[in-house]
Amino acid sequence: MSIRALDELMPTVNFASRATALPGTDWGVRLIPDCQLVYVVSGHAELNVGECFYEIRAGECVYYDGEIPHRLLALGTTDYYSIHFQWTRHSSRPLHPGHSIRYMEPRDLIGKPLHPKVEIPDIGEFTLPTKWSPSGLEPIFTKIVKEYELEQPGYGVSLRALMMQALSLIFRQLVGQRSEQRSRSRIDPAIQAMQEQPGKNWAVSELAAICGYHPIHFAKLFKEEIGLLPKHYIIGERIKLAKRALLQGEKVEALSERLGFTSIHYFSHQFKHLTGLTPTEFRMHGRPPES
DNA sequence: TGAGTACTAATTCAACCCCT
DNA sequence: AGGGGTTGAATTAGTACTCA
Repeated sequence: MSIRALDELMPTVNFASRATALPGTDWGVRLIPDCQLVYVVSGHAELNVGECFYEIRAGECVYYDGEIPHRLLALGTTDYYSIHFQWTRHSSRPLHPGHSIRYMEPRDLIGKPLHPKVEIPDIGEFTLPTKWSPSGLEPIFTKIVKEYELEQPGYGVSLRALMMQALSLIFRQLVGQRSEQRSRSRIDPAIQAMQEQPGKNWAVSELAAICGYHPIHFAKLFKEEIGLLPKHYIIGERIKLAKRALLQGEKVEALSERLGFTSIHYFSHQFKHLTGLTPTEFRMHGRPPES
């Protein structure tokens, strides 16, 4: 599944509803032309995505797309939100998926769900699971449904903004979950040491020693848990501090020294590599307009 | 988890630019 | 001319990969 950058997404809502399904209501087996989020407010449903099976209870949300056939079945009276959307489409005008849905046979339920990957700036890569328990999503879905039904002027753009808000909330919660897991992880002592002394020019071997691992093994663990190489993480953290200090007017030379860069040349080099701007350019762009 | 090897990216250095 | 900052090339350290 392709990786999308969160800040480059242009989601389009194709359909949104809140409805109540009676026991036995069956959607499928089918292939949809876009992606779908189903959030169960109350009741009980089950979902097959290819060969995989999920039970969905109140407060749970599922995601699937048109890559793999699925089947959704309400087991009890089920109150739910359904949002059809596309991750990125130039036009924000909804394109009702109904006409392009392909119905299939139960024997076509093969394959496994493909999980979309989203790159969150400065944080890393995140995979959207098929099922999870979100919080705070319902009010946004309510607004999406209302906006979709009223079709007031500019509703496509409003839907896009609300969908972006929903996706940001979903990924923000995934980020939170990951940091909770990380706080109990095997590389936690190294992360803590770097946060305590961000200005220190940490060597990978030093960080590995803190955690009691061989440097190569440590680098591998680090990449698995954080999604970045230790060196990249260290530089990224120092550049974050540098941005703040530059906007406060600190001189580039003093800053590079304080943050443990071996030279102003290297600092400038790294800063431009990560931000696309030289430190001086960044300071100029970040400064509020003079009045 | 460690060692060896090939490759990549980080770091350094020197030359350069821009502004005062 | 000198200070502050940027850029490109060469050198060195770190990483990925594979195997034990």
